[in-house]
Amino acid sequence: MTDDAQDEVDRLVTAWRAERPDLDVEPLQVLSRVSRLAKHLDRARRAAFAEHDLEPWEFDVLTALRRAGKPYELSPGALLRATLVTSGTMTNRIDRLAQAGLVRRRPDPEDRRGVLVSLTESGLARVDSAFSDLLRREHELLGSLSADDQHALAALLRTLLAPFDS
Amino acid sequence: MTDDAQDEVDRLVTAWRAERPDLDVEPLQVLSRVSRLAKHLDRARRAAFAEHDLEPWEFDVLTALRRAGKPYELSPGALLRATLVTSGTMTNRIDRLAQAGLVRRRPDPEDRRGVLVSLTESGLARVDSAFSDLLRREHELLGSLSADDQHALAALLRTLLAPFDS
DNA sequence: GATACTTATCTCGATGTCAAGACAGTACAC
DNA sequence: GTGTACTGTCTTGACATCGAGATAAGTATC
Repeated sequence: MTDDAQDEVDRLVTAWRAERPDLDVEPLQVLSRVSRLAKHLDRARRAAFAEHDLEPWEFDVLTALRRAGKPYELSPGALLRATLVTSGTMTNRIDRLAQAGLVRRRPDPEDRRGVLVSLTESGLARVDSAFSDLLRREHELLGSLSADDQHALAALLRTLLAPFDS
Repeated sequence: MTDDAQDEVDRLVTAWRAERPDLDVEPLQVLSRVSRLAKHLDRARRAAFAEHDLEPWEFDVLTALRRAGKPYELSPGALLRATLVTSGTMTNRIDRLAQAGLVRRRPDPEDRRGVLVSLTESGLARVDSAFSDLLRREHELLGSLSADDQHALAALLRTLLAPFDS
């Protein structure tokens, strides 16, 4: 361990080694960092969106619609698969986004059980400006890594993620 | 791009490139994967703890106490710094853990504003069995990476995390 | 030793999420 | 075409979290 850079997780691992020398706590080196980093990213995103009067959950839904391309329309089912939330949550989110005038709902003409949700003009404008702002900030966050490092990191994470996306 | 392995984030990045060719969406390759992986890990942890009748938030608090070593006692303030939650949340968590008989509260003899929270026998037993179970599962999750890859990944994540832990 | 500042914990109200289940519509088998 | 299983969305109640502020005790300054 020639590293001088000690982070919170290093301290955590050291503490576990002292308390439970019988266990192999190596997995924490990766997985605790993933969880902690995600928590910090959430907060950073929250701050970034505040300037655009958007909550992270609103952004999640709007970007899914934006990514779909014209006419920026998806079913609630497609949206909940894209955002990893439950159906009850998605109903609630769509309700509030519609009330805020960022999306609109219409019955699916092909399936009378179904609904289609689409971006309004105002929703499109909001998500576009918030997204470029977010990318700017995320770019800064990654500033400490070279392009090669970023690619390496992305590849390793992809491998870990693979079994979940199946 | 010689990879054949496409995950959800690759698809997401491809969609963005088609919709917003003017933006550099590379940061998503890393940061979206971190967020998504964290979400999946949360679910996996939830499943692991269910067998021990523990919620993830209970586990978080109990492990912080366990790591502290005998007598497994910390202040609410130390606990909230360890778990990245607000003080209101921590008060609520301690209340419920105390009610469940997993921790106990006592006034800090050195500081009359303060409180000290410690593991009960039952709390210690629960956290120890849940933790070794969790490590077993996390070890499996990391099975797709060599030891070298795991070290490389941990080092890259440490770099990203550094600015937050300051 | 009085005043202002800081620290530690708790209270309260609002909110977003989930799980379970209700309900309507569709698809398939026979 | 009737019954059965499945799908897509919404409803409901419980719950963990947050943010803001209340309270109380310690610390520093004069």
